[in-house]
Amino acid sequence: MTSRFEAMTEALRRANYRVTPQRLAICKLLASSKSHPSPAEVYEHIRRQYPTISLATVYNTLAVLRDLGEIIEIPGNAGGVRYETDLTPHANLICLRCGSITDLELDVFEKVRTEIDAAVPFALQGLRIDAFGVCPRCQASEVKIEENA
Amino acid sequence: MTSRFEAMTEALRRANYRVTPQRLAICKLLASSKSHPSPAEVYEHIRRQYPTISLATVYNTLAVLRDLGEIIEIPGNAGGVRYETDLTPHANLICLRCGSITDLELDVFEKVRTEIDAAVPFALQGLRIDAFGVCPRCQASEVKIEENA
DNA sequence: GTGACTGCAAAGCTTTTGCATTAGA
DNA sequence: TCTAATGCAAAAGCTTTGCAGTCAC
Repeated sequence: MTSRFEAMTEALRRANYRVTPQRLAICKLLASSKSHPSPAEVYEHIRRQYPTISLATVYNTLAVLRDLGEIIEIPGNAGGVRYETDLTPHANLICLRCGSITDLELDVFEKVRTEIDAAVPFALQGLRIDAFGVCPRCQASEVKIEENA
Repeated sequence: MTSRFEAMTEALRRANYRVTPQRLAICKLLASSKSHPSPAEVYEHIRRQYPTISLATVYNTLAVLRDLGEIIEIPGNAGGVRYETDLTPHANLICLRCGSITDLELDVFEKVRTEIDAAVPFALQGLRIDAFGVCPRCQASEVKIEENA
């Protein structure tokens, strides 16, 4: 099984995109990322190695990788775009109190995929299940916000 | 069963938000909307009836309704936020090319809910399934990237 | 060598904020 | 009355664009 990094760079080559040092650095970062980085975060991180890299280059590369299906755009509403770099099926448990995001593997992904495929001719590239609620930690300290009404 | 419009206005009242004419107009629009309107679209539409309404008011009201759980914010592509006004369980088929969003009912929602409940003590309040890919229309006009190889 | 990529800066969007005025409860 | 909500305008963010120089192929 090829690594995420190899898959990304191979995808670039296969589509005749130029494999520049900046792009390699971005691929490496994305491949090892366990969170959902924003363009700004990618920029800040790559800057350590390439101090002159520009945001335009970051946006360009992220768009290319997105078009190639190597990462998935998850527009965070007002704050800007974020990228899903982990393409293995999982749900995000998003806490409405503290904003934490916890990954959770589910068994139903194949079922969801199958249902969608059966319903429409949609070229499915990524699937995202978001569960909104209150995480265990916050449930403990959550007592009454509702009661003040 | 109460109408969407009534549910929205009732939610406003119950939470002690003021029920202004502008908010009523926005609720009415959202309740009857079958698409996924953006703030700008809501603004343009409401302006016909209230020519002096401001974008700030639209954003404010949409945020309130979102906080009340009456509408859901969904990823629009780079253009900005869109709102889901249909709260019945369904997946969003989001086209990565044109940004179109198509609703699709699924049978697996209960299963997903059950799996999450079984896995972690997470106080689940909402569930969203987003499918990212390329819609049929865009698949047709999609030619370039692959053929340059 | 050639054309895609980079970096820089400015422009273009969407969304938020500050504040005086208005009006819902 | 009392304060949240409105409308206006300016500010703040995020993303895109134009262009000259550079570098992958």
